[in-house]
Amino acid sequence: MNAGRTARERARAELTEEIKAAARRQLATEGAESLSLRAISRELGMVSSALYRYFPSRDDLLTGLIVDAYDALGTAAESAAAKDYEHPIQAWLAVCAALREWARANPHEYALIYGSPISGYQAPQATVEPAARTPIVLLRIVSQAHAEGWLKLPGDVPEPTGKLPEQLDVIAAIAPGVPYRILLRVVIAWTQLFGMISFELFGQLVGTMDPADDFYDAATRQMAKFIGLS
Amino acid sequence: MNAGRTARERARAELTEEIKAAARRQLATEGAESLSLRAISRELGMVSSALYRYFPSRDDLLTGLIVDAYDALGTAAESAAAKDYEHPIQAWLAVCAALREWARANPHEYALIYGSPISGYQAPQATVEPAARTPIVLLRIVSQAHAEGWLKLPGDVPEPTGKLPEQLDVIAAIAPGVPYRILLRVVIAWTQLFGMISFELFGQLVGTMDPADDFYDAATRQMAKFIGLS
DNA sequence: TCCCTGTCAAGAGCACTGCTCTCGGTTTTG
DNA sequence: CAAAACCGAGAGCAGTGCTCTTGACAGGGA
Repeated sequence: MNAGRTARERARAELTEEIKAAARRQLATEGAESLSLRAISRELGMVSSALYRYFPSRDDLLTGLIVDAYDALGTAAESAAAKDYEHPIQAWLAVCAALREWARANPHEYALIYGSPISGYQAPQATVEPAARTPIVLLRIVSQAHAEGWLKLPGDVPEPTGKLPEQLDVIAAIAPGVPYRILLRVVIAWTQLFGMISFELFGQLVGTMDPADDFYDAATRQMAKFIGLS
Repeated sequence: MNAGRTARERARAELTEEIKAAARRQLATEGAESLSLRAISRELGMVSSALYRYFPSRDDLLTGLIVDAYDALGTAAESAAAKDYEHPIQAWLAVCAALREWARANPHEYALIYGSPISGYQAPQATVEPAARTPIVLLRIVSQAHAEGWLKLPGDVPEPTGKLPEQLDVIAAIAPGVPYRILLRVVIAWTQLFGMISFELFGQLVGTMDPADDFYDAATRQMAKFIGLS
């Protein structure tokens, strides 16, 4: 894809990637808020001001890293869901496991996207599409399970009321045909899933459920059942 | 309690509180990582170096703020649970609502304790006891509901296996007598609760479940039923 | 009462940060 | 081939956390 480019354009694309790579390397050891443009430029053997030709500000660099992190997480989820499974619950559990594994392997990048928002940093529109990839994977599993008749929910699960039906329309567009009672539960399971990952990574489970392997397995199984997968 | 103190000690305690108050004020407008000792000292009309007599480092100030935030959240939960309710499910819902309200009223302080950990900052032992207050409130409600015979769980809820029973011992010490099947579900509900709050505060719900009032209400009700409160 | 010890605010200074601007040199384009 | 766009280097600004020294003050013991 670099075919028709001029030498300058290719060099620019390469250097942009090198900068992000160095930033990711620095991110892995330090935190997100101690990410220093000067340190990156030092590692790359260039002057700090030259770096501003590629990223107009520190926030723009962060945006690039955030988009990459969302994409990496989304790819991890998609490739876990792409395999063949006998039962959709296996696909659900595999995606949940893949999400946790990625988060544990890249804790600082996870914190970048699911941790506290950076002060003064407003997530640009470019991040919402990559961010949606992961929940879409989960919804696809539910949607397909519903189409194949795998979803069973007890009769006493209440129907969403108030503004919920309207809000769930957005999600129903991704998983067409799935009853709103189930969609609501999928959103609940989604928040549980990432709450659990965040708690493990951010040290909230230390002293009780840490290490969290068994807890994670049990919780994802119960939440799978919660949304009707059994 | 300031009775037997000398004038110097009283002045020191007062200034320590004033510094934390100014820091909280600054925290409310800016984020956590842009909390500046020099800005605080400027607001207090003193020189930045004088501030180090009260807090040896920026991290020590943060620790003070973190402890205060945990305490404030714990107090909010405890006072919500202290009222009289006809049914324990009302206590559960009231505490959940109080937690969300506090988080929405103090988003940056919430991010300080439940967001991404500060880089290079290791939570000192002084934070674990205030941090435990909130989950203890939730467990007390479940424990009391169990003692009064309100807890009912379907028979097909699996018994915790692996390392889970051993890990749940710590929690069982707070809620004695409650079956481990329920305790595990309480922990799951706990992670769901804070996952939901974090998602709302950190902007992950924008585009779907935002505003989250109805979603929060429905989710807390379903999770209450999930742990056996009905 | 005096004095000495511990505490205090102030100031200068170090190393670091993000960011801006200007200056030449190179590359691409018309 | 010239003009325009782009590039890295360097200096510099305002801000940061933190350290060290200096001089003033208060409190308890002689």
